Amino acid sequence: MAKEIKKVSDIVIRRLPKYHRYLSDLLDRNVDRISSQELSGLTGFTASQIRQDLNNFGGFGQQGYGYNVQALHTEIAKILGIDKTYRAVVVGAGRLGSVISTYSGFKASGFEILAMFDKNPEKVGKVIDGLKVYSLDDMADFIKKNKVEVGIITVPKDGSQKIADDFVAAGIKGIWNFAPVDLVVPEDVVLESVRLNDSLLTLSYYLTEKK
Amino acid sequence: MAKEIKKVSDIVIRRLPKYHRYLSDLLDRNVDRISSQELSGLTGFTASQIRQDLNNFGGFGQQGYGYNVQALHTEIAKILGIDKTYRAVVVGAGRLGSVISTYSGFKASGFEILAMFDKNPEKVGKVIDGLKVYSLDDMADFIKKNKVEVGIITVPKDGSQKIADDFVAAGIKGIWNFAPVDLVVPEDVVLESVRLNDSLLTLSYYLTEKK
DNA sequence: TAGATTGTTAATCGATTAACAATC
DNA sequence: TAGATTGTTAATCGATTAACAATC
Repeated sequence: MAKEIKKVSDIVIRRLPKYHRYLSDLLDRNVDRISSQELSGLTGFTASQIRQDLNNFGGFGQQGYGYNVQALHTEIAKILGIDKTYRAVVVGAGRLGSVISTYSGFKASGFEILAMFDKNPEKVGKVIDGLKVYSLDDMADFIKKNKVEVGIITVPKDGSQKIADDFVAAGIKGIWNFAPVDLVVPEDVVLESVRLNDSLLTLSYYLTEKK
Repeated sequence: MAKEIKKVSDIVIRRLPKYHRYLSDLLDRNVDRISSQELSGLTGFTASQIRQDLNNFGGFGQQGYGYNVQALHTEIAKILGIDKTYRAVVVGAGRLGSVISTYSGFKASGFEILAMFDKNPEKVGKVIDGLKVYSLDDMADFIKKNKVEVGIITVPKDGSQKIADDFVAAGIKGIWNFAPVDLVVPEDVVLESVRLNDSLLTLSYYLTEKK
């Protein structure tokens, strides 16, 4: 019981997508069993770490055999909630909004994008990448009416906190943020930020260090 | 001496962009000094951690005073190599390539994009977002002739390792990768990957967990 | 000088690795 | 059954936090 209560650390969670990705590859190659040792060779994590990671969620393996690829893939998909569907909207009908809207991995991960929103009146009413662009004024209503759970922010940093506030007020459950800002949201709202600029500066650091 | 030799851990490096960002904000607001305590309030890192982090690179503060914002900002910029200029090319003249090409933070971080490359003959020869699109066949020559140091991969996963290999063969020093693949590159080539899909799955996990 | 806050050492915490009994 | 490999406990390592002497 006590075991179930202990929250799995974020660092473990962020390794799960990698497991899932390699398991998908193995499935494609019709491999049906894999040991933690072999998975270590693929992922670069140690076999010990892999077993520790997986055992946070249950005993998916079998002594003397390893892990069944199909079963483990399904389990991890379930843990990651890939089997669930989430309705999402994108704010910012710019280039980044386009990338997100047309991103095929989205549907594969169980996300469905319903609409885009933009403050630019020239874009409002148009259809971009198969999605209708609405005015920001209509966003709250749309979110409530369509039970949208996820909001995606692709606007520049200055407008982003306001959008996040609007999302929260409208009842959104999670935000995928691309603006280079540390958004403030209530504890019960999930915030996941992609920090492109931080990644670029990290690249810059290592390039400079090696010089 | 021995101190200079110890490599700063990656986890520390990845906090530097956040420091830099908040210091930029403080500069904009004409704040001229800040204590580790105050910086803790902004960044969410502990004051102790901030002092530890900064002392990896030198004693930038002053007892009884704190840190001079301007000076610290400059120091961190230098550590991150923001003052250096790197020449880059983008492979993949698609939507993601467009995002990168028009990304203003790029120039601000010292990166200069010289050209785009694409395998699609319909795109080759065109100018997209102010950048000429060349054939992949001409890439190696272009990189050598223009001393390009950074290659940016925005193609789908299947072509990505080949591009990385071509980059490496042409003498590129660092790769910013957006393909959902763990690219293999020699030790002396810097690889920084943006894993959009991993981020999305992490969001999915926490959404599902909270349900 | 007195007060403030750093730089740095020591203590703690958490994550990774090692080891091995359990068991398929 | 014997061999293989997990699940799990214990040991190690590294990162974070606490504490405080140094000093501006």
